[in-house]
Amino acid sequence: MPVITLPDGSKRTFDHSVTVHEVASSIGAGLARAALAGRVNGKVVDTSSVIDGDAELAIITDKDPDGLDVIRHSTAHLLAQAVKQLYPEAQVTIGPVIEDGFYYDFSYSRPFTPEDLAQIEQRMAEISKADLPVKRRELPRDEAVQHFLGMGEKYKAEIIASIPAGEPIGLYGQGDFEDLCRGPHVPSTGKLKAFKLMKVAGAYWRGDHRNEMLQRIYGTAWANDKELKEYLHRLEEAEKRDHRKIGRELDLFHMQEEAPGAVFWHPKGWSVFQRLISYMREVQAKAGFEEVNAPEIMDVSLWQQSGHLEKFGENMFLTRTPDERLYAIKPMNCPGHVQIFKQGIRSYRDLPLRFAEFGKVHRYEPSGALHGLMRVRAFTQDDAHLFITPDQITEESVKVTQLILDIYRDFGFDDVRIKFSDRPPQRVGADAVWDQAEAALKAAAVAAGIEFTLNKGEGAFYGPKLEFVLRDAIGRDWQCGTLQVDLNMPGRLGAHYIDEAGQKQTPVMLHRAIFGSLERFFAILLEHHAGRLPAWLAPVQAVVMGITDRQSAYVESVAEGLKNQGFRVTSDLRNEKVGFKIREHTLQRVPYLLVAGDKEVAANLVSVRTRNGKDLGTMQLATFVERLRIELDSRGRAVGED
RNA sequence: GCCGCUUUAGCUCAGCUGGUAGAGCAACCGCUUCGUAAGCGGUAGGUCGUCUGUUCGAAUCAGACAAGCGGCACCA
Repeated sequence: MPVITLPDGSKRTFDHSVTVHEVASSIGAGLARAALAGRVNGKVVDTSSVIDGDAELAIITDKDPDGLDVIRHSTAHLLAQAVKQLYPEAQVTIGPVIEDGFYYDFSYSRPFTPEDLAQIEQRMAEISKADLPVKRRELPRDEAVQHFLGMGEKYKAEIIASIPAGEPIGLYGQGDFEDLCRGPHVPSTGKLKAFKLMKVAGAYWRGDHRNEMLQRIYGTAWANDKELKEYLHRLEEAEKRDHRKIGRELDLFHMQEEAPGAVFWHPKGWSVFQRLISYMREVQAKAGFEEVNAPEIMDVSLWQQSGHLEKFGENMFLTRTPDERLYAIKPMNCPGHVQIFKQGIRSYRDLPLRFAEFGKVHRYEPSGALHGLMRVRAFTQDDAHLFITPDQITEESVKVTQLILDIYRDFGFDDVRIKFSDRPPQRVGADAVWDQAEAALKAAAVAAGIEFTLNKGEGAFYGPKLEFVLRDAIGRDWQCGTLQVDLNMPGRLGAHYIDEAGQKQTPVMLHRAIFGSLERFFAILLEHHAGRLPAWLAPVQAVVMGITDRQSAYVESVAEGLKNQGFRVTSDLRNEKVGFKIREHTLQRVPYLLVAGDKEVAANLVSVRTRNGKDLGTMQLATFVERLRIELDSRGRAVGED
């Protein structure tokens, strides 16, 4: 006699076991048709699933986020079915749901082509149209292994064989296709209507680069065509923000074949880059950091001692000089900072010592990893190392965390999360010190008062770490800052201080970076703002232009006046229509466009327009200056351009 | 590094099955003096990523290499 409680609290009593579908039908035919799955006592199940006791039940439709997952998962099966029909020798492996869609990995003698994809998609549409019922059955594990081996599906058999023996194996069938699956799935293929295959790619079997490479097909699937279209539109919008495109359009930087993974900064890009540095200099100096600078090329012996050569050697650039000495180009700044720490005898009274460096490092990243400014081989870190006593870990960690969050806010990133990684199985250092270090970082994360997640066992071998992830304007997450406790390197490189009792002690070292890589942070800023860098960072803050050349002298004097007050301003005296100039400088993302015609000249005014197309009207130059100054001083928080 | 794709003018791209290249925008030169996202006309610009091969002949076909793009792996 199951009593079914629905989400609105209402109860329905049945005198026999019922399926989710039957309950939905008893509520209404429309709901029964829309039902994709059910949530029984919090667990998502098929609509065919039988309920034989009292239960809470929600009918899942495509309005429900779980419903979308079911659709995506089922579309992955649809893809596999289409592929098996068109390419019977292809072997199926796995097909999980991912953000915005799904993928399915196949083992096949050749890669799929875009033409194949079109054909597969066509076949998927046909199978969907046929509205094949999706049916679940179970087999004992060993039988399931034999079943798939018999079909020649060795990957499936391998997956099933790795499932514990006692568990029954769920199989989902639709028409001529059957796949191992935990489920749940939509009741029939006709529910899958809005999908698109996106791309093909290689992927290693079980994610291990030593294994065979499979053919992965990515797809996206949505509740309806409208959502699918919106998604495709979002992708296009994201493409427009691509920092590589913006970098070229705004003449900020370029890269070329002879220097893979390294940046040629153009004047405008470098101006922004320098501004990031001077900003950071200012705020970190206030926070007690002292800037240092260490050599970029040092003898390999130092890197042997630090352990980098052994652990990181494959990623290091080496250089042999005519005198046959082998040097390494620094991939990290820490050993250099330890050398500075080691000069002279340090007292506990000197601590904490906070050394910061805008250190240019070189890392030989795998060729396939390079990506615009996001992943390069030569980049600048806003790196710092704090040499402290174990007692100071908590206080310093809290301070660094606050500093990081304050800085992100200045750049318009308010949505920040923290990832906390604690001790890995393989590590150095005594457990008592790990306890202390982990507690300190946790305290810092808690004090920050923002969401943090624990990555169990993901810490570095030398210490636990916090990683700061910021979310950009279109919802993408970027890991930038990091705060790591290092219980290894100071000792390894022979750093000491003398404690209150006159005893030699090894300091604890904190590594911290806020931008992380300036190149990467620059790219994130460009994408976050879609190229419209806040005025305090913009390479050009305003362009002054006339309508005809009668105003040229006035335009020049306005531009000069602004420049003399420290603003970054240019004038545009070209013989072009004002509409043309407006368009061009708007595309160049110049925050303010000042126009002067005969009327403005006569009244000693400027007409101000923003790059967002807003007309701020005509005003005295001093009024504009005041407004801009407030905007720059507040980094855009007190006054915005629109 | 692995799989696939791509590489033609500053940019975006066209160039069918081999007969030594074309457009739009940008640039340059004129004309136009015009009120808030493209005024008109003209000129110039490329050893088709590099190397090797096939061929009477290669941007086009083949191979190697390089870089880039999308994934995978990597990100100490």
